[in-house]
Amino acid sequence: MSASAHLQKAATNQTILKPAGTGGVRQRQSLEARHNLIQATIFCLDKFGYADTSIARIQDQANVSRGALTHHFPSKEELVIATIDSLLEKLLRPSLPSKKLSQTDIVADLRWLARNMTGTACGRALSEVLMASRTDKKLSARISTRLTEWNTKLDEAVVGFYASPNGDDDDVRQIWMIARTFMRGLILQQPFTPDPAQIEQAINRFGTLIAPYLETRKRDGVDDAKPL
Amino acid sequence: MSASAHLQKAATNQTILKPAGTGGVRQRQSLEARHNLIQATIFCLDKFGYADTSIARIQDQANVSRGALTHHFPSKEELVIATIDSLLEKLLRPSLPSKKLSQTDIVADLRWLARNMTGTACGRALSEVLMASRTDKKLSARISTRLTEWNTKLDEAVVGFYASPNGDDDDVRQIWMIARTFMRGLILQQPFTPDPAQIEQAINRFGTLIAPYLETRKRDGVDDAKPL
DNA sequence: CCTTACAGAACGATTGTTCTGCTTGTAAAG
DNA sequence: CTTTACAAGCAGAACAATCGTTCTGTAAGG
Repeated sequence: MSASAHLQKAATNQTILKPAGTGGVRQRQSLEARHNLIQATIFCLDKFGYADTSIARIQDQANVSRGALTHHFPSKEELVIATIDSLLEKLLRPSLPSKKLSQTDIVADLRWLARNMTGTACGRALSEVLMASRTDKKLSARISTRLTEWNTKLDEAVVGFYASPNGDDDDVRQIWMIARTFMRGLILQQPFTPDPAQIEQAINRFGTLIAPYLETRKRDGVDDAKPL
Repeated sequence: MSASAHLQKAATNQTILKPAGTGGVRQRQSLEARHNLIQATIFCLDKFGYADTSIARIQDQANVSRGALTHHFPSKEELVIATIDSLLEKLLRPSLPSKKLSQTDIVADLRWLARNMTGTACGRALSEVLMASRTDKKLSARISTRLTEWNTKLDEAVVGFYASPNGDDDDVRQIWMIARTFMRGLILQQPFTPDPAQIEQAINRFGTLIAPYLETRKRDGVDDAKPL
């Protein structure tokens, strides 16, 4: 099955088009293979969890040979780190280009945040890696810098969208940090609260808790993504 | 090393004392071995994470032979489930018998809650299992009932300690569920926010967010534990 | 021509489970 | 109280399966 898939993939290879002077055929295929492997890793992390995400499963999911995988990522750790980078970037620039921000409805923004962190494969995959990094010090050492930077970027973005009634930007940052923490906790709370409606109610209630301390700034750019 | 430890353990065996008609020597030793194995499992879950908690590591940590382990727990799943039961019971009846509740200080209670969920080996071990149960459906099926019941017990206990200003007990339950979710999220947020002071500030701020909607009931029993 | 990209076998280490003995507490029989 | 038989408790080897890594060989773009 695997071998035929490789042949099939080679058959669909089109050497004619060359997007815009972006490297040769080799480089393009290489990047594509890397992307497929990272996508497969995200899929496996979400579906099987960190403990059961093995190299065999990943290469199976990506329809890529063992040799190709080890060529692009010499160790599992490298693959995981590349996946984390991809996840952080993806979660920072979400795929909601057309959706306008709901001027005053904080709860709507919270729901969007919840969906991004617990309702998507990327969000859940990142949670798996975060949990694993708690005990895997080698992994933790390699991603901690990236994570704190990512968090800082989020803080900066948030104060661009929300303001505090008393002008304290730090409080805005802190409140949204609390919101993100709450959202992450939902993944661990779900086994206790299987009813989705109850989860949604909790999100709504949380929105009313923080609403008094946030007011939306007037938005200028329309095409601005919403990196919360 | 392992063999000598077993001999040493056998040497300290005292067949004279019999606590209070609690079974024979066999049963007592058996229960003790079970307890040791569960404790070792909690330790390994906390230190190595779910992915790297193997049977070999557990039996090594518990100073128990492989045969003894498989005798008490025929499969790894059985050991994990027994460990979860132990964790839930332990987190429901915490070891704070002498500490009186801080009548009005909700933040103090929150700090205590945070410590129980993220500051102890038991709390972190439970988080590891919760995360694993998300993808391990076999495990999830065997513990989901217990978890929801545990959650209900907590809800009932909470309304015994706190009341809503407008008399809505359900809102009290919901707010404390949000608080627990937030605390669980702290484990996943810590990689982003390495500074413990910032975490503590967030807990304090969260306390001010929920404080307006909670008021403490007058406590009657002094020796009441605080199962939040 | 030669370096990159890949296929796949082989590796030792470790996983969880099953199995065979040996020891020993315990309760019934004498 | 002594003896005996039996099952429970346990030690440790053996098991196939799977883990991540390393290696050799092949094809092809530059």
